[in-house]
Amino acid sequence: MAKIKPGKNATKKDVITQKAASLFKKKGFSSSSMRELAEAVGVEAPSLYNHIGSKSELLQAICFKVANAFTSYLDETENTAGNIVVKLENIIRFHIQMMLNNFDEVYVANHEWKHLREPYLSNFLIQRRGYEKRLIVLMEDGIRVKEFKDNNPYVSVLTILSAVRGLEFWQQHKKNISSQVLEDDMVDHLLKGIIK
Amino acid sequence: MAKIKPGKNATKKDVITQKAASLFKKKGFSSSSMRELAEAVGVEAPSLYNHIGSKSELLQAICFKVANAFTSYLDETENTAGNIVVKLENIIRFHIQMMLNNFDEVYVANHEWKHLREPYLSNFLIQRRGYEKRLIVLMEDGIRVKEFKDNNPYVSVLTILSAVRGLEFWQQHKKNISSQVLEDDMVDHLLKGIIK
DNA sequence: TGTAAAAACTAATATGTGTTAGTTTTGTTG
DNA sequence: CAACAAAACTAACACATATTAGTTTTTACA
Repeated sequence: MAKIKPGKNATKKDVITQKAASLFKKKGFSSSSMRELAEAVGVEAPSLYNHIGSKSELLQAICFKVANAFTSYLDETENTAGNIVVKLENIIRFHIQMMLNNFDEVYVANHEWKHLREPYLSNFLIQRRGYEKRLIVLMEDGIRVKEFKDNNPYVSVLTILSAVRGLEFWQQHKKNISSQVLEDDMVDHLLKGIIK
Repeated sequence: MAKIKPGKNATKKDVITQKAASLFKKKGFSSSSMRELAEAVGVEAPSLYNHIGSKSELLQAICFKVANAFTSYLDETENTAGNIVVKLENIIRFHIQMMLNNFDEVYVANHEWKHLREPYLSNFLIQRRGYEKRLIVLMEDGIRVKEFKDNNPYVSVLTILSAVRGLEFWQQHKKNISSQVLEDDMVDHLLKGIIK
């Protein structure tokens, strides 16, 4: 009987959660069965319950890990002195890097949060709304000090967040474009546009 | 027994498909049951099968209706004489209007295509990839004639498509921002950036 | 109004679901 | 090596699923 082999610094629960993220990304939360997850882990389905509480708990772990990562980075950035354009640029770069380095989890958090149960669903949405609000305030500050044009700040934030989210479609093209070009060109596009 | 009441110019199948789009958007394809759909339609579940072939067929209808709408508009636009910037701007505006006027269906096509069955899944992906390719060619043309900066064209197309897709998050804010401001500011952002 | 087609219904099937109970195997530590 | 805890296993439950079969009701038209 193959036992779950956690790597360094990873509990068995972590291994299961990571495999769950990969599976949920591929098939969606509802279409993923615990039997499939068990197979990916190398174990029978009921054995998973020695390590986790429920299928739903896996989704919670994934979604809040991602949400907390973004919130933490924003905390840091806000407490930094300096130019607002640079702050925004750093946030955009952080989003891009999260998409590239933690693809499965970010994808699941973006697509499958809908299947969270209460009260986690509400908490997740509140946290995300709060995050957006803080970005909007940042935009408003930038407009006030004339670093940004006075476009509607909500539209700007929505455009930026959506654009970086779209990197989920970029996976197939990794070979043709370096991630540095991707990051730099997207930042440039979102800040300065594409018209010559 | 309540019968399905199709409006003018809509078969019963159309009514079911529209209700399906709404349900699939709200709960996801896999989490939506035919019993729920039947309830939304006002009928028992097996009765649906007098009008449709299968649950999967509903998803196919939704996804390809959306895909074909975008493809058709691109066909028209390509055959238009004129400035490439204007062509791109019109395409962006069309995407935005599709998101605003056909929200359920576009949302489902964007989020639930993964659950299409073969060969529809492959066909859908081929069609989408083809659409992207044509936009990239448009960008390349624009760069060649110096209308656009020479950013990586794939990154630009990805950024634009992703940004407009993100309008799915805009639903709650309809009251605060008019759709004209939204459309104009997003187009401005994607073409000219936000830096003053 | 009588009749055929359309579309609803009820009943049932076969399968898949997350999860629990109870048991056996494995790993670790004295 | 004995013994205890961790974690695997098999069996099973209770329920939900899409769909089919067969029947009854409704609708439309001559």
